[in-house]
Amino acid sequence: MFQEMHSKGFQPDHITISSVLSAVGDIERFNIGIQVLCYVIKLGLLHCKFVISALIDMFGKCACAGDLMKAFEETNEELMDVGARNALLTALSRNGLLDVAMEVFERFRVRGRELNVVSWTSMIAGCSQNGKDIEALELFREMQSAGVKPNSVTIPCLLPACGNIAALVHGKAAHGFALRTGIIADVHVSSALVDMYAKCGRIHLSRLCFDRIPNKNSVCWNAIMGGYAMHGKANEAIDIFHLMQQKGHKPDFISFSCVLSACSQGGLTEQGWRFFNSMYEDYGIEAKMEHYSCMVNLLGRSGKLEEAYTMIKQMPFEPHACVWGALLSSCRLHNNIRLGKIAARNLFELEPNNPGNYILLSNIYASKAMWDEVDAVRDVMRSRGMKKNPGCSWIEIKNQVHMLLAGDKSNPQMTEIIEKLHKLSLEMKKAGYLPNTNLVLQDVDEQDKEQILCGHSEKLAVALGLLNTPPGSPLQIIKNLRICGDCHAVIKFISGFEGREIYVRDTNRFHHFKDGVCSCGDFW
DNA sequence: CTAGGGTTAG
Repeated sequence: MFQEMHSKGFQPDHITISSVLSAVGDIERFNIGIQVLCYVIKLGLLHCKFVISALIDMFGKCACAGDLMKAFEETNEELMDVGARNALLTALSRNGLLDVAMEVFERFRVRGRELNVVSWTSMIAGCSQNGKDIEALELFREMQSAGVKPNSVTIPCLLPACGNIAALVHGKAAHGFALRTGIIADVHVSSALVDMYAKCGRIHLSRLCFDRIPNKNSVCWNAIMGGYAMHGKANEAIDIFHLMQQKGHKPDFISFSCVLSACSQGGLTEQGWRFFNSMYEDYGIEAKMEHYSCMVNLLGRSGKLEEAYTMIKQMPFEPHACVWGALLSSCRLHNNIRLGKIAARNLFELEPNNPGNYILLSNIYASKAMWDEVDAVRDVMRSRGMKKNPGCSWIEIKNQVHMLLAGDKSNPQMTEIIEKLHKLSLEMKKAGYLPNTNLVLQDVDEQDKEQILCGHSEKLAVALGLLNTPPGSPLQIIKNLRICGDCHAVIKFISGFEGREIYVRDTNRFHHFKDGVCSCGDFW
């Protein structure tokens, strides 16, 4: 229509341009958008507020952030209102250009441009959605000291950041804010709280928040179910699933992801099959990729590797990497070379640059002392310039989140940390504990292995926590990789010996250590 | 007129 209008010689005005840009954004056809941009420049409409906002919006939706910045640079900043500035910030961080968004945001601040609660909230959302959780918390603090009051949208943007890094103190502060201001009544806020408490290891607080939501929607039910799954409480998750049905809420495909994940954490193979089958039979929901991942994970981890492989072969669509990844990690758990090789071959095609897959395969070989094969895998990694993701842990001590990297000695208290771990290891040996060096699957001698284990970031974080918190207080640690068997055994010991409750969240679940035992019952 | 909550794997 726009092209026809042009060919007939009609001049588009700013309203026409805005409408066209909005349409272009919705269908994500940025090449058309560029043509329209040329028009805008030719017609001298670049100074018009409507057109500027519409342009920003369009480029943001078309995932074309480079052109967006170009448009911004060509725009007279004076002509942008708060709305346009906010649209720009959102568009940048949505397109993976969070750093640029931060710079632009800073520029606006320095130049004294008006920024409102939406501006701050978009930046907080941008950070928490791009893995910059500490930065999100920092922005929230700056926002308040700048005198901008958070609202009912700010809190659900902030809470995922608290959950991601288990910043419980910050999460509780946000909860307090929600109670004081009454925004707790907003179901977005309360469901975000349910999720935050679960991710911070406080599943009972999560449940408390959940029970107090008067108008629960499916997001709330799914959040608590996912929380129980993450804590390995399969039966509680299943109870919630049934309760949800009793209360007349229909489970959706995410509810099934949660309950299947719960079954898989708890090793409930038969229950899992029943849910998987009833999904289509009783609810008409077609199984998606994530449901197949869960099932492969469920079967594989319980040792039914052939059954898991059969399931993959019978899937009605091409399996994604997550499905093969579930099989490969199960093969690592049960050290199955034949299926491990098949899974790895598929993964190398789908994700040629993911170091995790190579590490898993190499570890399967190492478990059988097949060092030549281990070397071959490591050579491929080296030749492609891949490095193992370094292990990393976070711990919150007195409102501050500390990050510890495996083998990184930069923490100012490193000497004390090493000393503490050394003392503990002597105590453990006295108690008859032997370091489980099998789990360091590299061809190194025993003493080196012991040193490598001491460097694991979760142990460093536990030691840092022991040193800096009062005796008897709980510790909370988040890890970016899965916890290894040795760290698991060591932390169990520490929880008993030091009389501490220790919460450790690894990539996919919680371990709650208390009195020398772990809530996972050593199945994970 | 721009900002928001729940899911799978490693």
